[in-house]
Amino acid sequence: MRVSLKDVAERAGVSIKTVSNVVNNYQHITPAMRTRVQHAIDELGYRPNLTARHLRKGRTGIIALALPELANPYYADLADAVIDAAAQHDYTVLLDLTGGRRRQEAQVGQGFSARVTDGVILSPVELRPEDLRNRDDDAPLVLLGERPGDLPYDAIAIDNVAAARTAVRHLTGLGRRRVAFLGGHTNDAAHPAHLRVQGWREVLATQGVDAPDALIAPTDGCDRADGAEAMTRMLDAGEPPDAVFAYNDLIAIGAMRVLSDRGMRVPEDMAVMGFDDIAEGRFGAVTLTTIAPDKRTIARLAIESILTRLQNPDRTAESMRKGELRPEYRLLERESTLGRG
Amino acid sequence: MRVSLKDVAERAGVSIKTVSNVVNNYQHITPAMRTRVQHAIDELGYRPNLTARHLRKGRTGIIALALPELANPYYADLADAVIDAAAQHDYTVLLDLTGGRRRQEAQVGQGFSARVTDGVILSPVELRPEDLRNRDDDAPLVLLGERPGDLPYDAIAIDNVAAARTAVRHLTGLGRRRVAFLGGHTNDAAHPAHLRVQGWREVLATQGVDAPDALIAPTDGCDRADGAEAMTRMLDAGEPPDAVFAYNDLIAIGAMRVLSDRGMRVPEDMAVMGFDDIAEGRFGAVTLTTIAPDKRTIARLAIESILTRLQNPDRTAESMRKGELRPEYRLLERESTLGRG
DNA sequence: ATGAAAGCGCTAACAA
DNA sequence: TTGTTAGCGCTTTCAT
Repeated sequence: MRVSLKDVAERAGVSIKTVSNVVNNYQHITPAMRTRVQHAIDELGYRPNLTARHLRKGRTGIIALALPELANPYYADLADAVIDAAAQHDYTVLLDLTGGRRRQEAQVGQGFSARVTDGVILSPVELRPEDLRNRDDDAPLVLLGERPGDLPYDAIAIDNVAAARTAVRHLTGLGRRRVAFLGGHTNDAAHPAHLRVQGWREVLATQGVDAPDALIAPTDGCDRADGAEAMTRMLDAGEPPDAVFAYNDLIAIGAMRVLSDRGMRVPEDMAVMGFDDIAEGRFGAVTLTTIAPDKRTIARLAIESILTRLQNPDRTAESMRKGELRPEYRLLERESTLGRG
Repeated sequence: MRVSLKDVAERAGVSIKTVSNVVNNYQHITPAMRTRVQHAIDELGYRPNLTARHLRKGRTGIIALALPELANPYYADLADAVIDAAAQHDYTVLLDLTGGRRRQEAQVGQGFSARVTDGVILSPVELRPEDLRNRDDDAPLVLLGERPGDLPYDAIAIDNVAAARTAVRHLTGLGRRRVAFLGGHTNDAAHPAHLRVQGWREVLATQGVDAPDALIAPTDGCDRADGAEAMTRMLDAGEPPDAVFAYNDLIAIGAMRVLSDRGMRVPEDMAVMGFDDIAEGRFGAVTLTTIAPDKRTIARLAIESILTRLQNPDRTAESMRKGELRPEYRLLERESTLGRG
């Protein structure tokens, strides 16, 4: 049977309170008393019941992290970083996988797992603003990625438009004139792909380079297979591009596989850029140039946002809203865009 | 402020119990009463406090999953599968990252997060039997991977020796005579690498092929960089192998990068096999032949083991121990070992 | 410095 | 069918 504070108290011949004091390392306990109680604790093998403690304190020490999937290493990295950042504040992380499905995301956003977690970090894909409207506001919510609509929650995302501009400028700087955009639900205005397409368009417009829709190959998913499929489609359409800016690294990797199958050289025949900086891009036959969002900062900001709100429960969410938090990103130049090709 | 059962009860002018009944969908409630209570619930925006429920029921609905890291896609896949399997039984998963460090693993094994979780799934790397000796036995523990020593816990792992034999036989079947083993802490008898080396040794012995220690390149870690480093070391040592069996896919991928750098063709000059079947192996310039453990079954068995123990709290752990559970594995033949080379 | 007692929000006996 | 009551194990005033 489980041993509780009461058991220890009886054993040590003291009150519950005293045992609690020892367990929680309070001041003002005589050393003699401390050792006596500690003795009883050890003998009985007492371990505090965290659930009870949580009930009493109103905090659980758990933060929910809802990600679309772990199959994309970007999210795995993010999870890693969040767990790390949470641990720094003695928090553990409950991981929820939404599959990028709106229903699931809405559930998490509404606080499905509420009351077990002190806060929720949600990385939405299909979530819509109205899904968060009448949210039970108890546990702070932070969005990872673009905020869908103007909602009173912190959203942590790099500047996708600017990052895309950086990427495309890098490509045109190589002398490439037909820069394609590969992947992403490019017609969904809320999806990051849309913002990256925007950056892509802006740079090409500035430089007087054509940016016809034929140079965009949207995809359903964002996986390697989707990239391969999109690349194939684009090559078969005739008038192939001389550079590809992929929505993310996985798509870029899928595309590169197709290029290699067709005997096209990267970067000579086709420069390729990705987005996310997953480790896989650093070890392929051709290493992948990419935009690297600062994942650790993203994670840190998310945790901090939640803890700040937790510490100021009196102030309304609106009043402390920082709004969009913009972590840094860097362009990492690798073989897939090397030299002038 | 939070609204509790009591608040709803007052509002509806009924007892707490009745509200509880409605919330829990009990039988024997008049429809009239049900709607009346439901009304109050909706008006007040009541949501049950799960912590309190857990305290009362002695169950939290949370299972801890402790993995070394998420950077290795094998573990990411595993996490994915476990979260899925848990969800099927209305359980959520608390994810703990141990970094493969013994101290951390021991903490988890001892039930560090105990009392918040109903059970613990631990994938140990450096854990030693004594770390689990005087375990607080409250929450069931399942080991993912080989069991370190003969402990009274279920351990779920494929037959690593047999799988390695399958792999090496595939390689020798290609006519390769110098089959190297790459990676893993091969001198730690408890580490899976040791078992795979054993399988490797057995096959080579049977076939009268040399298996000198020079054909083993141990590594510290199990990452792509470790694979690259090990491959380099082996090539530089002279008398290069004509086939490589890597401890895992990441090491194989690192090795292939080095081979490509040196102008060696895979599989013509060097056949390469991995282990784990991570998605990355299906999209490289040369797709990777590998051993694919049945991850979904591993996950399912882990969850089932915990639930079974939870449902029979009276029976001792020892009496219901299934011991080693052995999920299936398959050899997936891809380009890296194609034809006879 | 230590003890007594109330109560966090819920469920489960038992009563009515 | 619904209400009353007693805890689950802990922290926290308030006494002492």
